[in-house]
Amino acid sequence: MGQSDPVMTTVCCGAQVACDQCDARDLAVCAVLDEDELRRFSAAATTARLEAGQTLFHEGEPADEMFSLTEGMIKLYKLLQDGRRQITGFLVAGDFLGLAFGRTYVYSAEAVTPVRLCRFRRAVFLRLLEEMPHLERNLLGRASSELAAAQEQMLLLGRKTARERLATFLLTIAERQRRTDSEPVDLLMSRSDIADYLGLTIETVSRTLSTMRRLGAIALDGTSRVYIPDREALRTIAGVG
Amino acid sequence: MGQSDPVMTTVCCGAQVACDQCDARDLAVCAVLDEDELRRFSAAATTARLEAGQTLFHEGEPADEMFSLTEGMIKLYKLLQDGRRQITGFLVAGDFLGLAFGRTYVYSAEAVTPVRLCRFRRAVFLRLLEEMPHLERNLLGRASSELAAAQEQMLLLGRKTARERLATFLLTIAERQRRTDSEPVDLLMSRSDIADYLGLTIETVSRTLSTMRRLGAIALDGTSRVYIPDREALRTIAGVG
DNA sequence: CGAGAGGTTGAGCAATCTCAACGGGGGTGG
DNA sequence: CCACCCCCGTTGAGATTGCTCAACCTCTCG
Repeated sequence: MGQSDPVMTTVCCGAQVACDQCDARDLAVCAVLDEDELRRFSAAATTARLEAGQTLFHEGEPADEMFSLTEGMIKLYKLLQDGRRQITGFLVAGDFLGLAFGRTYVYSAEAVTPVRLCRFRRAVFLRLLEEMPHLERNLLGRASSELAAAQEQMLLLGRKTARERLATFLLTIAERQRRTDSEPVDLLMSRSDIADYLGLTIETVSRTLSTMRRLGAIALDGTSRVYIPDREALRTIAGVG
Repeated sequence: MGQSDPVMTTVCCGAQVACDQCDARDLAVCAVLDEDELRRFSAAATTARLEAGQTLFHEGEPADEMFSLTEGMIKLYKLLQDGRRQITGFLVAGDFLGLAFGRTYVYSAEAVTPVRLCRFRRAVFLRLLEEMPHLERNLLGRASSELAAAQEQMLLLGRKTARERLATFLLTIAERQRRTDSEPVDLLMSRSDIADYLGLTIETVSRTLSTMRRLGAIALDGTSRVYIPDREALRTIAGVG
């Protein structure tokens, strides 16, 4: 607990937590900080866990805290009053969330799988940000990437067919998991989540996956494991240049 | 030209350019910098103009420069190979664009109206950013807002009906122009641009606007001027809480 | 073994798209 | 100065993608 662990094991996780909460992506965050900064950064965080399905925060709530995901997957979404839902992203270990510069969260966040995260009081985090320009630069880079991803998703939602959406989605997941062509991809999220991410219904997602399976573009093992025999072929379907 | 103008007149525009290039939104950028910083910032910029329809840069080109829009409107868009287009945003005076942390632009930018902008070499701007933490914080705030707007747009594209999309769009424009309920809104962009922004066809945009006019939700003066007699009513149509 | 949740498949439907015709305004050339 | 053309926007009719509603299946958990 109080003993002086090597810095890397305490990063992003709070000093009292073991190193199994940090993975390779965490290191990317921490590479921009020196030892002393890492220590202060860690000291500012507490940790939290969520079971799958539990909500971290709701859109509209006061944005008092921000989080760094260290394990598992979280989905972000927005709702219309009648319950229609749009999932705006799936976060994995190493991602930040809740950094609202306004007063309230602009989306809801819910655990897809069991999740561990680091929790920062908003004011504390903003102070750290001022003290550590490298961290701020890193966050700006992250925001910039997220924005690019959001624009890619707008293209998908506004202009792609159901088949193109699914192909794009599978390729994105495959690249994120850094698997080779022969290794399968794990979806982790439900059909309902996929549908709400791609702007479709669960029936259309199901049907489209079945069609792609029949065409040989993918193979399914259970509902969650997907083999992509030929990524280039899928890329063609996805409508990517 | 070389004379020492008051600082505010030179901001974001390059020292050699008159103050009519700056509007209230520019001041928001500059409020975070002190006099000396403003001077250096201005000195780093050159200016450019574009006619309506001219392209500033294309997606995929090396991102060597970044820009600050001082007058007019620019649209950002992405294309699929077969020509389907998604407009991801309309920028107005005070907005930044082209700040890519990757090597290439991730979208194309084209003038909607005649446009003036300040141009920064990428490397120069990044250096300024390092020297001026306030500027970096400001950019992070902007990126954060843009991200929130992008997520709102994903909700629109993924889950809203044509009528809801148009209502949302008109309200957003109205709020951006800060007009009262009785003042009309100027669209500036073509039906084709609106369609590609909302993930619809021009025919659907046209039909939906006509229907809304028949219902009394809006009134049209020409193709570009829109009166919104009751924003609250439009907000109900838009499906906003 | 029954119940419930999540997923698949089918049939019909509806919102939106496609294709096509038409109209008005502005610029241009005779 | 006027006729023409072209671009943009509107409207109509039919086609189509994806949605809705419903049945059924499978797996898990009590």
